[in-house]
Amino acid sequence: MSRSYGQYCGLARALDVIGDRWNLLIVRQLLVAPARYRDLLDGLAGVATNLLSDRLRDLEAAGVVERRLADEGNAVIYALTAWGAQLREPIEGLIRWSAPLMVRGPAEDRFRPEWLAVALPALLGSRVKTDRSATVGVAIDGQLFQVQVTGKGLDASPHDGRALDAVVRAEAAIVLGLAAGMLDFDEIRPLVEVEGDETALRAIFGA
Amino acid sequence: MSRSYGQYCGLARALDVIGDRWNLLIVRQLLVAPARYRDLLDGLAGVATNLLSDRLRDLEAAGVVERRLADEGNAVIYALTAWGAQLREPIEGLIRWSAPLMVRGPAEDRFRPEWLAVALPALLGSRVKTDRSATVGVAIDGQLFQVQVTGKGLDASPHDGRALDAVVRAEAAIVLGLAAGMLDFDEIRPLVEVEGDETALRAIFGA
DNA sequence: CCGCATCCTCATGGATACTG
DNA sequence: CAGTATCCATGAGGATGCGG
Repeated sequence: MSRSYGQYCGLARALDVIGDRWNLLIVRQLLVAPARYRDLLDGLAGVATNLLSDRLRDLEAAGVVERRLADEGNAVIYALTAWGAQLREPIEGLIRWSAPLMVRGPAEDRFRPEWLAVALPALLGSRVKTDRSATVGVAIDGQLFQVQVTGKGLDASPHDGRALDAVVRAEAAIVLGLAAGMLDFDEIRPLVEVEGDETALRAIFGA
Repeated sequence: MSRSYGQYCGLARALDVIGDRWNLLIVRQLLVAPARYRDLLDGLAGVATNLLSDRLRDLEAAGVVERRLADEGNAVIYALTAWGAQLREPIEGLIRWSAPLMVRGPAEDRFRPEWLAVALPALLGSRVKTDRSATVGVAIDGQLFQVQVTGKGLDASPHDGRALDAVVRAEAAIVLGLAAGMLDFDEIRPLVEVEGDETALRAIFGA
């Protein structure tokens, strides 16, 4: 753990725990789903293995993360404690705050669809429930895409290789619209539906 | 600015801007009130002057902070931009999240009453308005204290030297009660009042 | 393979001195 | 007062080793 700020202030004490580099991104990853060490290395996209190891120890000692044993035996699963999961609220606030930073698109940055499992609920509120699974439909340039959001991640259709890029552009479009005030939550509603009711989806997609 | 995470994710991009050490505490300080360089050095309690200088430059370049010229002439005033001020929401979320970290009391940590101008509204919600000024009354060990919260900071009475320590213990007591589930917001209401109506205050303090 | 631990290099943070 | 400049300690990042 990095040096404490030494301030009797809620924000300072919070940052003493989750202010170190990578910590909040680890929490984000575990908000998608509990994960193994290798999943975190992949999902964090750039973290050094020694740092991940250190941070997991810190977060465990602080009571944010806990180790579990996988059902089958010897594999270790990292998961958020109840307290750690309560970081969803401030994290969602930061995601909403960052909307103006997203409008320029991905540029050179890496992208993982599972990140949308945290971002979409933050941006769209209760209209998307990722607790179970959800189907989000987004129209791009008149073409319609379905995105399956589950606890394990996110899958896009059609599966033709352009799908993943389409998801990236979908979030960019949504965030852009929100940030510029060009879109309202109510305007997005026709593009979003929860739990794929086939009839509802057909109506939404006009198919 | 520290190295970018290189992730097309709202949280990662937010942290690219405000994730560096001291950045969020600078924002906290400016949420209390716009301030001069010296005020920030004092209010941040421990920041190195070169770091403060660097961070202010970063935050200005990112559009979180802006420099203003004081009315009188050559003095520089640092203030949040409209976007920067929107960090109040996630910061308040972190303050609420940190409640379990506050229950052990100040220990060796420094304390500045002005920090309560951000923390109290976060913990007590709309019951305290720091936009203008507010009077918060807290009972400690049967003794009653009044805390004047204004845009410029916070002042405690009685002014007998024990007052400041009392404020510290007051927040500890409030936070402790909330965290342990021993206090409910409605239970705190009798101890809190907005805008000192003399009659109401006398009733509250039983004086 | 997974789950780390070690080693090394270099950027960043922290404390202090200094300047317009 | 409002910052710069300087020096040193620390932490990040990358490569690699290593036991299960």
